[in-house]
Amino acid sequence: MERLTLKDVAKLAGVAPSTVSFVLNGKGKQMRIRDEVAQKIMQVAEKSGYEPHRMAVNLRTGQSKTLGLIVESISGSFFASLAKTIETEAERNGYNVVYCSTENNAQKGAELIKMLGRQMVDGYLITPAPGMEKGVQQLVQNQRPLVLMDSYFPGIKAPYVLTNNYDGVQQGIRQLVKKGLTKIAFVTVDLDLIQLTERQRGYVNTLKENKIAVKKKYILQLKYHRQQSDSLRELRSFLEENPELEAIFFATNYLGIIGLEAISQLGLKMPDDLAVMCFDDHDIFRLYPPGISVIEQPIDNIARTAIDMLMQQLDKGKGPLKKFAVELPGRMILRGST
Amino acid sequence: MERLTLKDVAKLAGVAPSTVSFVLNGKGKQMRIRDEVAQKIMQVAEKSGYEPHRMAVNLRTGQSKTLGLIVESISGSFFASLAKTIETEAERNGYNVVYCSTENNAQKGAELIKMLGRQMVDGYLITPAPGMEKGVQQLVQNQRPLVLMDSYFPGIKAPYVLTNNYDGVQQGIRQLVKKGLTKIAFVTVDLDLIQLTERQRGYVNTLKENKIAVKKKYILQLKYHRQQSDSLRELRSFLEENPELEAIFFATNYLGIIGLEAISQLGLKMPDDLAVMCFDDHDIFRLYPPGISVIEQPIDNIARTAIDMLMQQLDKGKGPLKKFAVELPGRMILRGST
DNA sequence: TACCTGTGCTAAATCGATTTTTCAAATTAA
DNA sequence: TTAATTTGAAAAATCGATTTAGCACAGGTA
Repeated sequence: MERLTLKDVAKLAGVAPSTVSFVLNGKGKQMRIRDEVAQKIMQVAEKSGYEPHRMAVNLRTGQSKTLGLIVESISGSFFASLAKTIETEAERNGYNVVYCSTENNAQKGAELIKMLGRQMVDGYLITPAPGMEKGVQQLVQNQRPLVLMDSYFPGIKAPYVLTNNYDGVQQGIRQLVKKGLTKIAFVTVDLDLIQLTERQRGYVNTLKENKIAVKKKYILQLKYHRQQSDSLRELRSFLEENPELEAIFFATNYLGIIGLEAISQLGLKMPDDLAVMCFDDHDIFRLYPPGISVIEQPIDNIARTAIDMLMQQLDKGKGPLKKFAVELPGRMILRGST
Repeated sequence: MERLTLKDVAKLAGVAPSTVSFVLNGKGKQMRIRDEVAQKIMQVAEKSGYEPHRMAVNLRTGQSKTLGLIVESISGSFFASLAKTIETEAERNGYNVVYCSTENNAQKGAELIKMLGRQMVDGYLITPAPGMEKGVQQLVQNQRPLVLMDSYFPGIKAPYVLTNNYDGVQQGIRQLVKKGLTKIAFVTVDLDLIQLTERQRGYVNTLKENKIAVKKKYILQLKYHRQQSDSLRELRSFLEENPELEAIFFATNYLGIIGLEAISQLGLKMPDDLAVMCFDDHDIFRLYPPGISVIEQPIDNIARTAIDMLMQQLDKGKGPLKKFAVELPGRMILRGST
């Protein structure tokens, strides 16, 4: 059960290794190999079950045909939705994917990028997190194929594709306002990421647009580096201190889930005591009674677009990217909570 | 920004490439390289930031230092819990991991195994699903390092590690019985997988052990290849047709989640109208009021054990596996639903 | 007849490492 | 003093492919 090599196939077909290589790589015509010989080679390769040795090909061609996908958490729902599409799309293009997660460890982000470099991935798909600026910056400088997803670093000229966060929140807040609600809280987290500031901007401006005063005390910024139980407690206090609140908008599904727990613990009924809306859908929001309204991110579309943009960069001939920054609209899904 | 090669380092240090290789691979003593020279080489390598070319190393050594992890669904909760541990444990051993999912496509399972073979993974971690028998059989025959997780194929002599399914269900049913419940339903799915039959065996035997009659009509076997909405409907009918039921045990979390929807639609209150317990925990079960009691699988432990067993196989010298089949106990988590 | 030209393929170089072999110089043994 | 051994490192082979250069041979041309 020894591995079959190109040489073996050549011997079986009675030709030189190079001839086999030409034929199997579709360069038979170009190298003026007779159809007769080409046929024979194809046949032998087929029936012997020959598979080229990936590492050898990689070494010679300098291409690993592998993409690196870096996400924050491999067990998060964003990754779960993303990975499948990324994988199938990559495969369609003849690439496979290695996944890495920073697991909320700022330092690890930088290491990962080096790690992937050492492993020779041909391109990077990255969801930016704090601490990865330098690494990303370096990739850009070295002109490595790269697409950021879900966020980007202002000031670093890397292609990105993400949800139109501002517009998404606007859709949501407008809906709440349309229902006659004006006392609307916004819960976010103290991370310096563009998608969060955009979401907050959406909240603030949409309130203004509707002539609703923006109260600072209605904006709760939870600490990211905290036990979940602490955040839960803080959220509960926030709700208790502002009993007049009619609605609450969570900037991420992670926050929304904590929110559900807090709301449940306080015995509040949705939507009558409190209307709830959340950015980014999650299985739980579909099931949790009475169903939580959300702004759904077009994750599938993000994945496909990202792969497209990456493939464009990998096709050396194609020149610079047509679209550098892509923003895709989110979709509001209304459920019982509003 | 050209890649630094071993040769470059050799030139910089004023020695031959082979010498550099020996030193950097810790074979300096063995090859009697003078400490002085070794020091110099180390220094040059360090400060030049040299990183060996993975593909070249792989080609020469025949080891890719990569493991293949095949799961049913990359967006499932089982994978989510598994992946992180697998990845960190693998990394600790100097391996990285490529993930693949069969996405419930029986045929794809077989292809995947070939695909990974072509990519030259050094070992396989597989959660068996229908349709993969042949592929796994082949790996065993070719003596490829392999560990099955979560299930196994009776008749195929491959190492595996999984939850003690029988015992887990037993814990759960005993708890229900202790609460004085006797009319207990068991919902499973029509897949021919050992973990499901084991769970069912646990249900049947534990009832018998408590002198409770096992009624066939209390066992519902849903069709796997069905729309979720169809399963939901069937489950609803089942509950309506057996209104006397006091408790229901779901064999998988996937089933349990559908169950929650059915129970909610019928307006049943847990645990008074119906006590609910489910095999395999899930985020939703923690949050969904009043909290769903579950038998939690020791996924972390499964992952660690699996990697251990795989590493043992990869250490050629070590001989055959000490433990071939490992069963780890599940843990019952009681919540409001019972 | 001698000289190109095109055809059809083979030989050899290459990718970047590891590993085996070789070899001069220093040391020891006879 | 000469042969045998040890030391320290370089040279060369190798992994399995791709790719460039080269080489017979047939046919056409001057």
